[in-house]
Amino acid sequence: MKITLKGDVIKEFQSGLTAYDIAKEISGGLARAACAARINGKVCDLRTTITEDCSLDILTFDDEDGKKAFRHTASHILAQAVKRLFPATKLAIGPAIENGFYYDFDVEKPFSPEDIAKIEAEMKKIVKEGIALEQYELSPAEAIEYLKGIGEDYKVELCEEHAGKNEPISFYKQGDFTDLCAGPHLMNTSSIKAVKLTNCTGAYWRGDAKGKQLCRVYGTAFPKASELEEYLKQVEEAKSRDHNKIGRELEYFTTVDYIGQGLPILLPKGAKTIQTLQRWVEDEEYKRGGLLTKTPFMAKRDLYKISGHWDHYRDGMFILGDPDDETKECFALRPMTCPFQYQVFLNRQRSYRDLPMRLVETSTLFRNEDSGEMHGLIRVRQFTISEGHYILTPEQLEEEFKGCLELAKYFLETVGMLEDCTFRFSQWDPENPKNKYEGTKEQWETAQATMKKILDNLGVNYTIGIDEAAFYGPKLDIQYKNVFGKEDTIVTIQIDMLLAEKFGMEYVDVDGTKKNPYIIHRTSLGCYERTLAYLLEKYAGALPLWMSPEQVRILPITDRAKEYGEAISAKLEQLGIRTSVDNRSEKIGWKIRQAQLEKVPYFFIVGDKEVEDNTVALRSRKEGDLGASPLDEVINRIVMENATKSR
RNA sequence: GCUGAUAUGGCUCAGUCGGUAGAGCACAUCCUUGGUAAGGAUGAGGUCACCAGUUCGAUUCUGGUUAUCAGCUCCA
Repeated sequence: MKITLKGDVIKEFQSGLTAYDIAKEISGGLARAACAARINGKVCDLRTTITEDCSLDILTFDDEDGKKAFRHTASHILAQAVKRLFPATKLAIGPAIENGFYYDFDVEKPFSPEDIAKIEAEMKKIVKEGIALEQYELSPAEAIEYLKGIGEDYKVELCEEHAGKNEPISFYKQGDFTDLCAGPHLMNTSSIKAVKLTNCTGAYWRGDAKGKQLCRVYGTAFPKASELEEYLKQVEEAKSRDHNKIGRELEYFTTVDYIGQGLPILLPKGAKTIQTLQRWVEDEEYKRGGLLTKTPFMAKRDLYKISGHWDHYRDGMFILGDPDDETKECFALRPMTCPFQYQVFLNRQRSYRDLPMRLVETSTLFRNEDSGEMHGLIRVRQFTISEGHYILTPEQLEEEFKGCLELAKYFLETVGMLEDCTFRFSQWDPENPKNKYEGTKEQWETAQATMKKILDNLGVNYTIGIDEAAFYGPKLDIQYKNVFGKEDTIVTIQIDMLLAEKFGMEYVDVDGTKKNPYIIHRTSLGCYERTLAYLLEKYAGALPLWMSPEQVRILPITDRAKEYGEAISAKLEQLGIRTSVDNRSEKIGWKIRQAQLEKVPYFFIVGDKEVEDNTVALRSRKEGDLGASPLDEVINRIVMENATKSR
């Protein structure tokens, strides 16, 4: 048979060989590195027998799918080690994930750090034992009987779901351990040279919070110890940029236990940076036709009943009063701005001539998140977003959506975050429409088809998120990852064809008939707290000049230069540069050290020479000592850099 | 909300096998006026997160609460 290998090389092999055999014939080195195979584009086990012409890629650890097989095998080794040490454990699932793998176990008591150390040692033993993996199949009935016999209840459940398809069920066996598994897997446990268990936490069976909570062990594995070390070093480096650490150290924010969870205090530096961003966003939105509104932070429950929030979002709201006592007034802090901003449109009779009406507001919202959800500035209970609701005729939808996306991209690009963003088209779940979604199937299909058309026309490279939509419509979510790899939404643009009708929002069209407008719900730079958090992480606390809370610090060497320093400071402030003077009687080296550690972008060092020559010795946090230059030249440089928002 | 871990001066951390605590940095005062990442001296600062329980006695042991961290679930 003719096999097309990498680089379109066609080679003749005898029929009936496995992918592994072929790898071995190509080279012993390739066979040793092989993790899985791709046959005619489909990822397969190395054990797959090939009988006819096909294309074949031998996948190593360097291929994403090879890496997956490698780490999936590591997860089986983890399960095997656990079964050896804790035989009563029941197995749930154990997939490979980005950067590693995990396995979920049902155990009496969650594993202690000592247990984890023992399990890791046992895993290393299993690797050393060099156990060959074997794959075999059973009929669904046989598989279920076998799994019931060994008491693996979770595997039985998984198997029963597959039984309907009447396909054989695949198992992998390595010595004393057998697991229900579709594969693919490595040939032998000995390839997992470097393995480390990294975390042990709780996780729900099938992700259902009402279901049983299992014990999840996370780990990672590499073919070489040096690669593992390199990876662990990278993780440490990333954690050193954690905004929750440096944001507190650099005094951007703090929390106070008797104020409560998710209610951070923005310290002067954090508040200044957010103010800078906010003014910039508000000005830019105004330039692009935004109409600024200012609406109340709370409303009677009646408003939320119209919007649907009372039914869909009640647990997420801070309610003032007894929500169930209809005889008394009951208020709730707003979790969204939508129903408030709609009142602007509803203020009087509207015509198509009023549209598009681009309502924007720097809007503070309150959401009663579950207590375990809060995280630094990324997930909080009170936050302020660059909120907007664009009220439109159907014809305006595409153009305005495009405008929203362009604006968001412009903001994200300018602050430097766009390159790390991903786009998610968040759709409803047609399988489960009664769960949380308003509207009919037809309305959803229309909204999603329209959005798909717009996204495709704009060439947006997106992934699809099922069951991620808002209750009133589909979303384009712009996602960002924090230093721990956890993804959250930074910006969202949503199409809403439902709420206008609920609120009785109508405009008189050209032909004199009344119509419900479409609405785009959107943010432009998202939530300021969250954005600040990501910026601190991205820049490791050294924010670009234009958004730094303190842009220039003047460091007089002696008291004789104090007056000169103060004069420069006044001049810079006049030019809109945030400046301070360090007049303490400390040595210059000490003042420089402190300014450097506080990540002030520029410091001016001024002594007798500078006073004499009307110069400053400029030092940048990035480039160090830049030498003395005429004062005006240096000021000009800083003013320019600030104005161009360079990074 | 769930699983696990943590909580000692502003910060980072020692410590007490139960007898009310210590360092470095920061802070204050004084000396030093020093040229590109730590000058010196002195001093102040803690009911050891909070509330109970056990005990002659709890910062230390037990329980609860609150907050912080990682993960799950949820979400901007």
